Amino acid sequence: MAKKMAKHQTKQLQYWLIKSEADAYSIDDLQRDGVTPWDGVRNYQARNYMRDDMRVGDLALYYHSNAKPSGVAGIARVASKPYSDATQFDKKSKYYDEKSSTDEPRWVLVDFEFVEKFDEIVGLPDLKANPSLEGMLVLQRGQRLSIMPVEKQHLEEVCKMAQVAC
DNA sequence: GCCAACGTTGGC
DNA sequence: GCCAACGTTGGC
Repeated sequence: MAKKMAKHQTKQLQYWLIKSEADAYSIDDLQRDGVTPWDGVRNYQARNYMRDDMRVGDLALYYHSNAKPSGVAGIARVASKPYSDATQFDKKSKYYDEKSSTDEPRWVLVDFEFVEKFDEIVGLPDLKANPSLEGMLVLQRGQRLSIMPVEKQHLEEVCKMAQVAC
C-alpha cells in the first residue's frame, strides 16, 4: 500500500468508510440522532484518519459489521473538526483510558451526521462480487480497521448499487 | 461459537 | 528492539 500522503490542507473532499456494529450503533441510530460524536475509536490509524485527514463535508459509507447482513447501510458526512473524545476520561466508560491526559488527549474524534439510509443494505457478498470495486480496502481479507479511506469511484459505485444518488 | 488476522503489551 | 502472549475484530 502507498505511504500516506502529506497532510496538507485541501478543499477537495475525501471519502471514507466507517464501521459500526449494528447492535451497538446502527444507521437508524444515526438517523434518529442526526449527528453523533464518533467515539470509542481506540486504534491509532483510525484515529489518525479522523485527526489528520478528515474535513467537514467528507462523505463516508456507513458499514454495519457483525450484522445480518453485514454491509453498507447508508451514507454519513463529517460534521466537525477533530476534538477530544470525552469517553477516554470517563471512568465508567468501557473506552476509559487511564493513560490519557486532558493536557494531551490520546483519542480524538469527529462528529458524523446522517445523510442517507439505503433501502436495502448492500451486502458484503455483493460488494465482493462487483468487479468495479476491486481493490476496495474493506474487501481485503483480514481488514479490521474501523475507519478507512475509500476511492471516490468506489463510493459512487456503492451508491449506484443502492440506487441512490450521492 | 470458531478462528484467522493482526494490533498491542510487556518481558527480556 | 525483538517477539511471544494476549486481546479484539469480524466473517462465517
